[in-house]
Amino acid sequence: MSTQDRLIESTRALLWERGYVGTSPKAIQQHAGAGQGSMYHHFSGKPELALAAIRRTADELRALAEQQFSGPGTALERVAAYLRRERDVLRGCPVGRLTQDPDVMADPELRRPVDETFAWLRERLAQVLAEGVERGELTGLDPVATASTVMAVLQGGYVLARAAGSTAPFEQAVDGVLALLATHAA
Amino acid sequence: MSTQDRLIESTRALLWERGYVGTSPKAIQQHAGAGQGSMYHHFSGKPELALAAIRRTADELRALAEQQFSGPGTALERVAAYLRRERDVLRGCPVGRLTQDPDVMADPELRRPVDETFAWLRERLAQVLAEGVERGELTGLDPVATASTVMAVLQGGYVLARAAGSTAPFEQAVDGVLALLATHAA
DNA sequence: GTCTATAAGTTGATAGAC
DNA sequence: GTCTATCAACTTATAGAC
Repeated sequence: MSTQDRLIESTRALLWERGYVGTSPKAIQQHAGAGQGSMYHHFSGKPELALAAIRRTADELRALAEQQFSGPGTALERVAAYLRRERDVLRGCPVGRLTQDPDVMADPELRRPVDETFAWLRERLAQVLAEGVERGELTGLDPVATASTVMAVLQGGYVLARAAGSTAPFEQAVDGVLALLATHAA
Repeated sequence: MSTQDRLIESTRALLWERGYVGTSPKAIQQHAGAGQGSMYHHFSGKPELALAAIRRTADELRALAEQQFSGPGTALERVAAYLRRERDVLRGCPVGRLTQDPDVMADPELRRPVDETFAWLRERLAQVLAEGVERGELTGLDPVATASTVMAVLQGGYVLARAAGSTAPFEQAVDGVLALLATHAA
């Protein structure tokens, strides 16, 4: 892995763990095993490095989600696969985390990948649910509203788990929404 | 309002907006119109001030929620009242926000009010739902899992709204879960 | 490409005057 | 109680040698 790549990967890890405000260029350099001059040679500063890191994280998250959405099974089974995919629940969502970072949300460039990722997820989930309705697998639900609900359960589940220091509330929240959805399965 | 109170209120506002890591004693002093010596006279430092602020915010949140939980109407109506209560959605939840603050979660004292608030909310919501089941207003749902789901929709709704820079995804998520719950109303 | 030196500003806090 | 002075460490860079 190149120094440039190590810098991006280190920024990704620190952004996830400590957020943008809590991540200093010095910490990134130490984590990447790179000197100060090296970092400023490859990137103009903290914002450019963060942008590269955020884009990579967003791309990865979309690719992972698409695996579940385009996988086998009914719409409900694919939504369940998405929600129950193996996750590091206590670390939270690396993209959702950024919404709490005022300096990220204040910068249109840094903010865009976050906005776009969630918009794509909502549309893709709504598509999956609409397919389920179309095929008669699901009845009596609004795909668009339900897509937002499913995503909110995921993002909120992370919050509850971190507050409790336990994955239990996350799992309960997922079980709860899947039980509610099961009522609408044909 | 006393200087001590102004310092606590300023810390509450800044903690909500910028988080613990992003809030400096200097910023608190400026916001409160207090000098450095004054701040260190009333509080031993940033952690003690944050603890006072977090406790006050947590107490307020519980009191507000209890208004909806103990209000009039069926279980489902009270859950809907809670979810649809007037909120500053784009600012997010002042308690949920703290779960993304590594320095808060690493300190057992600062963390406790966050943990306790969410635990209390989950139990209280489960109670309301269990009452609904008991009274025959709701059928075929698990009060404990559903309580976690409802809270997750709320916390996740904030995340989606901030990502989108719009309250729309929050409202969709709430509408979606209430529609799912309505299926279980007698 | 990577290194060291330097710098202006901030952070979180202490000391002591008033 | 509140103020100013001071502090060591850190933040986010820039400059220039190698």
